[in-house]
Amino acid sequence: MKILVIEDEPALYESILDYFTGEGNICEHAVNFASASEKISLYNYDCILLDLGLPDGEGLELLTNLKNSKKKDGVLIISARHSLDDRLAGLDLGADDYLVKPFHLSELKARVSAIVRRKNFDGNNIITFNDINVDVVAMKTTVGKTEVGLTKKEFDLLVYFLSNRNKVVTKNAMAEHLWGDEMDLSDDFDFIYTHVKNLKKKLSEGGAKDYLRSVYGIGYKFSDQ
Amino acid sequence: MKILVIEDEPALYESILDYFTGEGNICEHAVNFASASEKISLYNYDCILLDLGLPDGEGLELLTNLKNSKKKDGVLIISARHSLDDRLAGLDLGADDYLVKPFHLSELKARVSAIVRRKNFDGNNIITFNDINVDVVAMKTTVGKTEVGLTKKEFDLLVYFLSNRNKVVTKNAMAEHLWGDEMDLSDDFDFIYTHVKNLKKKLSEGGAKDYLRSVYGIGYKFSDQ
DNA sequence: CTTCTATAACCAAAATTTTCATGGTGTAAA
DNA sequence: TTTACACCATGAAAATTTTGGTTATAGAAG
Repeated sequence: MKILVIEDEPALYESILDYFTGEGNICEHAVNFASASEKISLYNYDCILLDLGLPDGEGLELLTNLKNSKKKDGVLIISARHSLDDRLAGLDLGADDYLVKPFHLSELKARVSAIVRRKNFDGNNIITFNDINVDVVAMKTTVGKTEVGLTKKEFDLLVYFLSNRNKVVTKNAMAEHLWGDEMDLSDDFDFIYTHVKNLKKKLSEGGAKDYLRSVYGIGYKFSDQ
Repeated sequence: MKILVIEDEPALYESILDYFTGEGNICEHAVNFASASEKISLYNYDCILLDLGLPDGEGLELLTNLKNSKKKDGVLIISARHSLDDRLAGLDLGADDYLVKPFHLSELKARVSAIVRRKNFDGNNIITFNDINVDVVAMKTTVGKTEVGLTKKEFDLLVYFLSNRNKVVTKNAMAEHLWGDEMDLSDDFDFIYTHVKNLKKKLSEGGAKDYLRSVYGIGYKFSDQ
C-alpha cells in the first residue's frame, strides 16, 4: 500500500511514517503545499493523509485540484479543526474521511484501511491464488470453473488465508480476525478446526490442491508447496 | 521470542500473556516496580511491554535504569496517557515505541514484532548465514534451495544461534531464552542436547556444513570455523 | 416446520517435547 | 600418562500437546 503524508509537524508525521512503514507500507511525505502538489500530480497513492493547516497554502485546495484531475487516490483529512463546517467542507470536496487531532495511530490505520478497501474492491474485487478465485463482493468462490458454496465463516477464513498467503497465520490472529473482540482469547476455540476442515473439504471437492498446511503449535499456512 | 509484561491490571495482563503465549512465545510477568526491576536486571528479553502507571513507582524510571545498563532489550510503552508530551518523554528516554490504551492485541503484536525485527534482523524478515536462510515471518528454513522442516523449539534455537552468531552462548542463556522462568534453573536441562542434536541433524540432512560447535563446559557457538 | 450454519464435545491420530539409559569425549588433577 | 569425572551425543521410549474427524445441539434463516 502506498501512502502520502502531507503534514508539517515533525513529531506527528514522523510517528505516522514510522507506523505505516513498520506495517510494511510504502510511505512518502510532504511538508508543504508546493511539494505535496508536485507529488500528487506525479504519482498515484492508495491513500493521501492531508493536514489542512499547511504553512504555505490551503490544504483544501489540494483536494480540489486532485478531484479536478482524473486521479482517484483516497483522501483522509487530518486536522485540528473540529468544527462541523470544516468537516463538511472537506467531505463536500470529495474527501473520503475526516479525522480530528489528536487521534490514535490505530484509529488512523483503521480509517485508511477502510478507505482503501472501499476503493479497491470497487473495481477489482477478485482475489486469485492459482486455480482459486474469490470474488469478495459477490461472495463467490470458484476452483477452476466449478463454483464451491462456502458458508460465511468459511469464506472469511479463505479470504484471510489468501490475503496472508505464504505466511504462517496463528490461531490467535484467525480468531481475532474472524470473531473480533467478542471472543475471549483465553477460551478454547477448537471449533476453528471444524471450519478449517470444512473449508479444506469443500476446496478439495472443487478440485483444488491441498494448499493449506497446519503448522504444529502455531496455526496454518496457505501456500504452494 | 521472550517477552516481559509489566502491568498491574489483571484483565489486561492476562489477555496479553494468553495471546503471546498462544503465539508460541515465552512470556514473563511483573505487577510492580520492584519485581519488574529485578527481572530486568537478572534476565534478557526480546521486548519489554511497560505500563507507565505502576502502583509503587514510576515506570519511566525502569526505562532510565535499563538504558543506563548495557542491556539492549526492546521497550514498548503501553499507557493510558495519550498526550504528545508523555509520548515524547517515553521515546526520548529510549523506548522503541509507544502504544496508547486501549489497543487491539493484534496491534500490539505487530508493534512488538516490528521492534524485534528492527533490533535483531535490521528490520528484515530473513536471517541469512551462508547457505542457511530463515524467514521468521513465514517460519520457513532453507539450506540452499532445500527446505528443512523444523519444529518450534528447533526453529527458536536456530534463530537464537543465528542472532548470536560467532558468539558463545551458554546453556543457561539458551534455557532462559527458550523456556523462560517455568524452568527451574537448578533442574538439569539435558533435553537441550536432544534439541541441539535434532537441529544439527536436520540442518546437515539439508546439506549445511556443521556450523555448530559445542564449547566444553559452557555451551555452543554457531560460526564458520 | 424444515434446513442450513455455527459452535460444542468428544475421542482418535499425529506431532512434538521431554525423559531416560548408555556410551563417548574433553579436561584437569594425580 | 593415566585416571576420574563432569560434560556431551545419541537413540528410543514415554509423556504431553496439538490436530483431525465425527457426531450432537442450539439457533438462525428460509
